[in-house]
Amino acid sequence: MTDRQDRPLRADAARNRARLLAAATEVFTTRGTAVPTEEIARAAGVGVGTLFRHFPTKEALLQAVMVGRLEEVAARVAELAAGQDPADAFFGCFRLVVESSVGKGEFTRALAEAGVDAHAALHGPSEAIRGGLTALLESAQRAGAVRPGLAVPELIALLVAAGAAVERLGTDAEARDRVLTVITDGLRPR
Amino acid sequence: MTDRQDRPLRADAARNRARLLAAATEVFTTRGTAVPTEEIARAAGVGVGTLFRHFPTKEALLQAVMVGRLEEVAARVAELAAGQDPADAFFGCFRLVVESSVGKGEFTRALAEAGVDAHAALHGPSEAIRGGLTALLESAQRAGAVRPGLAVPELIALLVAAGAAVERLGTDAEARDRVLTVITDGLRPR
Amino acid sequence: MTDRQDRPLRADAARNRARLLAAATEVFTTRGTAVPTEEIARAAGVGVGTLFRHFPTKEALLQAVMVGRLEEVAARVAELAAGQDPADAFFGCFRLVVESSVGKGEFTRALAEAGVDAHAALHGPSEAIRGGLTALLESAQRAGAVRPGLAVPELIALLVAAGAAVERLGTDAEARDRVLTVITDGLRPR
Amino acid sequence: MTDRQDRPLRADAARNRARLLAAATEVFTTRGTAVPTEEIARAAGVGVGTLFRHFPTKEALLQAVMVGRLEEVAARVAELAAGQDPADAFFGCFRLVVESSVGKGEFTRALAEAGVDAHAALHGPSEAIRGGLTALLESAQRAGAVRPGLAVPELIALLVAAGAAVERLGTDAEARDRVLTVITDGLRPR
DNA sequence: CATGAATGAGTATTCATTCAT
DNA sequence: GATGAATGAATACTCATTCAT
Repeated sequence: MTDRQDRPLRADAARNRARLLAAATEVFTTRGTAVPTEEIARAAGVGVGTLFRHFPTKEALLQAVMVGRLEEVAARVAELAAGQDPADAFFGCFRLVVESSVGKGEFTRALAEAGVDAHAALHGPSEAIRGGLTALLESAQRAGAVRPGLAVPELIALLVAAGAAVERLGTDAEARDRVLTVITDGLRPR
Repeated sequence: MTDRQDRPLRADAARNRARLLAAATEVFTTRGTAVPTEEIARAAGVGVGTLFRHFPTKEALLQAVMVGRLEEVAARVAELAAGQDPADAFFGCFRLVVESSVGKGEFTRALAEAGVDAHAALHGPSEAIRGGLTALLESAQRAGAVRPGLAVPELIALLVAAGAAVERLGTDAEARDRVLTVITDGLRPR
Repeated sequence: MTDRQDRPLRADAARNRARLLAAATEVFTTRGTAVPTEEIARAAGVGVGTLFRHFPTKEALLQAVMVGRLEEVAARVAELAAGQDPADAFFGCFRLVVESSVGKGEFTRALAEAGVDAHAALHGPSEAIRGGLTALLESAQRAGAVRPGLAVPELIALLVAAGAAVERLGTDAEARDRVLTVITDGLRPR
Repeated sequence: MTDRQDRPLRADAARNRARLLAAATEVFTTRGTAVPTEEIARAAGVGVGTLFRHFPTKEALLQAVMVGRLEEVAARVAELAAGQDPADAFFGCFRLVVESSVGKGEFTRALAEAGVDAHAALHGPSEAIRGGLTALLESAQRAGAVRPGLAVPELIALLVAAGAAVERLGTDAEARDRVLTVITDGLRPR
């Protein structure tokens, strides 16, 4: 299911692919999507040709980047969901997802689309995240730690929101904390 | 700099400027900033040349659009600030600003920058909004309706956040309301 | 019917369009279709942007060139068809069309397609040529100057053929004449 | 140049070479010269690297294809030249060469160049064809079956011409026959 | 002043050819 | 020898901005 059907990929090819992905992630998230492909290739230390061999389209590269990020988040959500206390799990996860999207610019958009699945490629990871969040949310609600009536779409919207807010505040850790506290307190009953 | 450079502007010139602004607002907010200038000109019923006579740069046009929006918001904030009950004024304003940024896409970004003033041109209106918000926030805090310790930057971050969240939820008015409630409840003390 | 609906076209624009067409005709026919658009623009003394403003696609430019050539030929065919002696008209036309396609490379292909109408844009001129040739052929056949049983498609094939042959022989005028004589003699009865 | 550079070629290498030639012939004649080398390699079931080991250049591959075709034709011409009746031999050969170039596209161009020898590599087979045609033509002229005054270059031009014409007419066998008759009749004296 | 034609730097993508595996 | 990944020059086309009409 996770196993790549498409040939094991030669050692150097795999390394280039990884470099490309890393460079693209870095570049896209710090400087936006408008950066020329050539620059991404240079940042990865390969030629443009190589970039296009691995990702047939700039768009495809962008998607690959998003998938990577979403998978990371999904993994962490799953991990936390496995923890004991429902409340801790839920709020820990909330903060974690938000923090992990800081400085990610376009990424937030992708997370947002986890609720919509704009691109087919994002389907898998989105599904995983949605699943994980659903579990966390419901058990936290059952435990009385989160106000009832909220569903996953709203939760995702709030994650996006918090991400945007936190990103706004840049390096001021205290302000970020205050903002997160406002939102998480708002999630609690009453 | 002292010389009133900007002559009263001939009637038709003023009308073209207005049309351009309207068209640009419409186009930028619905289709993003990537739309070619030519298309904006066409939407306004003028030639590109005219567009560039009124706004020396695409960027300048974008800024003018943002300024317009910010001024609108500033006006409404001021209006509400004049109302009686501090709590009502504050929360009413919060919801109003958020709702007014729905479907505005790039606009939220500009509002966000009211806290930073990336572009000099936005300074005036930003200042106005910031002033209004400061007044509202402080009196609401004095009235015990909003938790202390929060300052304007965090408030703006939360406005941006709420805007993003609300935009995410699209037409589902109930979900939008639940999300706003989470945030406004979180703003209250305790 | 011939009248351009699309605005009279400003003087300089018209001149550039003409230059572009001339340059493209020259370049395409002497060096093939693979020549970069940029070079054509340079040859015409304009920027690439101008080229693409007038012809949205390289393909479109090529078509315009072909249309131009076909129209020329159509005009001459019509002219000759108006002459007196059917035999003279027919054979004169044959030689004329052949000679006019010498060194035209891709052009022959277009003429060939007058029988097929690959591109809609070529339809008009193709039709005109086909019409003219039909008239010439039929009256020459009625006059007993051309063997019966031949129809326009075969005639076009023979024109293409003769064009290819003549082009092959390059500058040797005598050889060209011998080849044309073989074909025109072959067209006569018996 | 004296040293037999080309070792006997290992069995599998020879097979790959043959496959490449076959695939290239097929691909070039049906889809033109613009097809990427990679696709040809794939069609031959080998990697690009192998293609370039056997043919240092795409151009070289194309030439090899043409040489192959020309050799075929040369062989058939020689065969026919050995037949009895000069007239039958000549006209049979004419039709044969023409028919053999149908649907060959670029091939005709190569045949055409047999009269010019643009590429050194084509020299050998071209020479063979030219030799055969010369013999056929001269004996047919001596037998009074072909008009005097025609030389091999014109004959080749006519072959090319007929090839082009016949190709134009596609599947309509009757039209093709009429066109060939026009040309062969034209070749006869008077 | 308005217009829209001209400009050309900028960008994604392809493809012949080389070279590490 | 065979493979296919890497390379980067080359190319069609776009779009902000300028300027002749």
